[in-house]
Amino acid sequence: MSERNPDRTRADILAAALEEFAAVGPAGARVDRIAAAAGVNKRMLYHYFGSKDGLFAAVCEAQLERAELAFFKPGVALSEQLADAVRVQSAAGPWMRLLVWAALSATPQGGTDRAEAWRRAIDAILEAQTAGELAAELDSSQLLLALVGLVLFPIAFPQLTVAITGRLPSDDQSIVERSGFAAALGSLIAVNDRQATQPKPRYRLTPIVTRS
Amino acid sequence: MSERNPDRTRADILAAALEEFAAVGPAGARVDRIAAAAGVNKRMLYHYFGSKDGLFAAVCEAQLERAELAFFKPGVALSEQLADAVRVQSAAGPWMRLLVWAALSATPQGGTDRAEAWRRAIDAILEAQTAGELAAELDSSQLLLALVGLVLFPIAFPQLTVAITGRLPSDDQSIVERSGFAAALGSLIAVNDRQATQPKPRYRLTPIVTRS
DNA sequence: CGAAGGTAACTAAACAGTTACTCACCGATG
DNA sequence: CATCGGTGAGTAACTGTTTAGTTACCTTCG
Repeated sequence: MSERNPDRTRADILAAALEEFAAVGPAGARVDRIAAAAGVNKRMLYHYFGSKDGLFAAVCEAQLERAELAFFKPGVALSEQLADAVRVQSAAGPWMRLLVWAALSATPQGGTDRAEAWRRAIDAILEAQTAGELAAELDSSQLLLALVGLVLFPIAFPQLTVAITGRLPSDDQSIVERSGFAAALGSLIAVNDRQATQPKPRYRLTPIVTRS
Repeated sequence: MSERNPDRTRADILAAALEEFAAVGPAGARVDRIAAAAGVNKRMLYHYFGSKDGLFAAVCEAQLERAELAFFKPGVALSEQLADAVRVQSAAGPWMRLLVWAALSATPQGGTDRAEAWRRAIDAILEAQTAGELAAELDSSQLLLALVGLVLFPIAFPQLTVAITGRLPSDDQSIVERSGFAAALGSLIAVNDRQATQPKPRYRLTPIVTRS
C-alpha cells in the first residue's frame, strides 16, 4: 500500500477525474469523490494539478490529445469516412460527454488550437468539391459542421436518441444503424462516390429544369 | 415594494431561474443568486417549488411547454421546414442550453412524454417516403434524428460552430448561412420538392446505372 | 381571524483548499 | 562507503466559506 509511484498516482487521478467529470460535469464533480475513487489522498490531487479547475483542464487536455477526430481526409469515399467516424466516436467512451461539459462551461481556450485541424478538413471538402466529387452548391464549412453534427449529436444527446430511435447510441445495434445511415447520406452528398463499398442504391444529382 | 402578487413572484422566480440554469447548469446554479436576481426572498422559492431540483424541473417543464418543436408536419416542403426550424430554434434564446443541461443531468423522466411528438414526426417522414417525396432508402427515424441534429447541433455547441464556421450560431449572418444550407440539404433529400421557394439551384436524385 | 404571501436570520452539512507532518529515495560530502 | 540532507511523494486532520434548506416571525387579503 505504501508503494511510491508518481506516474501511477497521476494516472489514477486522471482516470477517476475523467469518470467523475464526464458523469456530473465540473460544477457537480466532488474533489473528495475523485480522490476516493482514485484511492489517493486529496492532497495529492492538489499536488499534481493545483486546483479542481486545473484538474478539469488537464483531463480535457489528455482526452483531446488521444481523440483525434481525423475528419475528412481527402481521397477516401465520404460514405466510408462517415460510417467509420460513427463507429470510432461511438466507441470513444466518456470523452464525448466531457466535450459537452467543456462546451457548456465556456472555457474560451482549448478550442483555438484545434481550429487548424478544422481548417484542413474544410480544405479537403473544398478540394473534393472542385474535383466534382461533392455537391458543389453546399457551403463547405457548413457541410463540415453538419457532418460533425451527424456523427456527434446522437452521442451527445443519448436521451433524445432514445426518444427518437428507441435505442441508446452506445447500443451495438444503434451504431450499426447510424453508421449505415451516415453512409447512405454520404452517398447522397457525394456526387460520384469513388468506391462502391455500400451495396445501397446510389444516386446522382441532376438539375431540375423548371419552366417559368 | 410590499405589494402582493403571487403569480408575478412565481413568474419572476422562473425567469431568473431560467437565466441561471441556462448559464451554469443545475449543479452550478446558486439558489441565493436566483432569489436575488428575481428580487424575491429565498424562502419563497422553496414555498413555490419545494427544492432546487424542483425548480429546475419546473423551469424545464415551462420551457418545453412553449418550445413546440413542430418538426416535420406533412405537406410542407422539407427544405422550407428545415430553414424555418433553424431560424426558430436560433431565435429561441436560452432554452436550447437548458435542454443540453437537462440532457446531461440525466433526468430520466421528461423525455418520455415527448416521445409521442417524435412518433408523429417519424410517421410524417414515412408517409412522405411512401409517397415518393423523400429518399426512401434512408431509415425514417435515423433521418429525423439527423435533421434534428442538423438544426440543434450548432446551437448546442457554439464554440465548435465558431471553430468551424467562424461565426457564433446566434449571429444573424450565421443563421442565414445555416438556414440556407439546411434548405439546400433538404432539397437533396427530398426527391421531388413541392414548392420552389429557394432561389438556389435545385437537384433531383437520379439513380446511377453502373455497368458491372 | 385565518390562510396564504412574505421576510430576516439561522443551521447543519458539504465543500475546496490548507496545514503540518512523515516517509522514501538519491546524490553529494566527509 | 556511510550518512546527511534535501526534495518530491504521501497522509490525516483541519478551516473558513458557501450552500441548500429551515425556523420563527410578520403582513395583507378575503
